[in-house]
Formats: sequence, structure tokens, C-alpha cells
Amino acid sequence: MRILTWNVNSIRLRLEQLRRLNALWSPDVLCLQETKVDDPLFPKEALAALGFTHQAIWGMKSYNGVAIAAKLPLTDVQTKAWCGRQDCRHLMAQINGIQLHCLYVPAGGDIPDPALNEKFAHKLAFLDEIALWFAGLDAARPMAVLGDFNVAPLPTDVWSHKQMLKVVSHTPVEVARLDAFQASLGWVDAVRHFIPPEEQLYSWWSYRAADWAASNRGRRLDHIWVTKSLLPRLRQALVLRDTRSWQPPSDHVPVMVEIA
DNA sequence: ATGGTGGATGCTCCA
Repeated sequence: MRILTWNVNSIRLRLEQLRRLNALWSPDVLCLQETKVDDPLFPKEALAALGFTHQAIWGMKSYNGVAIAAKLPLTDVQTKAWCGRQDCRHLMAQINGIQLHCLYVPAGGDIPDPALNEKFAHKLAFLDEIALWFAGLDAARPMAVLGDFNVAPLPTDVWSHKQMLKVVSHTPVEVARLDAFQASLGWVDAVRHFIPPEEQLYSWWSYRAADWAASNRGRRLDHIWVTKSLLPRLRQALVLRDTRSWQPPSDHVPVMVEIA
């Protein structure tokens, strides 16, 4: 089973790319973030035409929005609201015996100080809340949490560790929060399981570069973590970098794992 | 130190 996560930055603008992605890689499950559409306007038929007939969606107008679309039945669909906000960032569903968590962590604004920046405070509180909640789940259960975590934890997850230390997404305080979240249930980073942590690896490149590939100032913000019980069944992990050039591009690229 | 782009919306916010 191939499970793919992608921050699409508007699903309605990315339908042709999802078609192309499906033709090339045949994912069985799509976990999408930043769909940016209210549920009644979600393109259900377009995804169903690609074979993703089972859909769980939680969207809102203009901002955020998560969706799980699958070629296999989804059960036990639930949404989770964190920090007292119904802001469409966490959607869960059971598929093929695996519980999937599609997650969109707040970006956190520009100033990496919770006292000066309410968005950064929200991001830290969000990571604290989900870590506490996941710590209460059964770690023996086959689960995956995947999505745009908006944190690049490793020095090799950013183009310049030194220059990024004071930039939101790579500050030590965020990385510590993400590490605590990962420790909450002993999550295994399925992508770094295959691609060594010594290797530079990105899943996002800013729109604000004349040539994203030439400057290559990327960050690895999108992640797939699995519980230890799934580790023996992991077959491969891929970051579909080329899609960053597909027109019109999202600023994120899809990340995919295969589970036997 | 600065501004650079893109998406949805509607005279601005968010990434």
C-alpha cells in the first residue's frame, strides 16, 4: 500500500497534477493539506474519477483544510480540534488495519518568539497538545502520522543549519517540541529510515526564488512517521522532488511510503 | 536590512 502526503496549497488548482501523480506513482491513499476549500465545494468527483472513491474531508474557506482520499475503504473517520480552534488541521481514518493521521501543523508566522508572535505561540501550543494526546494512545497499534509538520528537525533538513537557527521552522524550541511529539509514541521517521540523516533532503521550496532548483534553499517540512510495529513492513520512501516544477506548482512536494 | 511569490478573497490575510 502506497501512502502519500502532500500540502497542495489549494486542491482545486492541483487536480491535473494529482492525475499526473496518480498515473506515475499509483498511490493508494492521499493525505492532503491546505486544501483551502469548504466541504461542499471539495472536488469529490474529480478524485473519484482517479480511483479515490473513499474520501474523508475536513475543510474551510480560504485557509488550512485536510483530506484523506483512498482507493480502499476508510473507516472510523474522526476530526480533532486543537488549541480550542475548529481550524481543520487533523483528520484521522482507519485503512487496511492502519490508523492514519493527516496533520497540518500551524506555520507559526515570522517572529520566533511566543511572547511577540501569537502565531508562534499557537504553533508551540499545538505541538504540545498533540504530543500529550498521542502519548495516551496504544503504541503497539499500527499507525502513521503524516503531513506538513512545518518543522525541519535535522541540520540536513535545511539548506543552511546555521542560517536557519533563528528562522521559524528550524529554531531549537520548535525542534525540541517536534522531538517530544516524536517521542510521545516512539514514532519512527519512515523517510529517514531509508534516506540517511547525513543526506540533505527537502520537501518545500519557497515561491520567492527566481529559480527554486538553482538556489535550492529548501526545507524538509513534510513528514511520514509510523509506529514501530509497522517498521518491518516498510518497503520504501520517496520524496517526489520533480513535481516542484510541474505547472502550476505547490511550494511543497509529495512524500510517499510503501507499506507491505 | 530588504524584498522577493503565490492562493483565496474581496479593498487583506496567510504561507
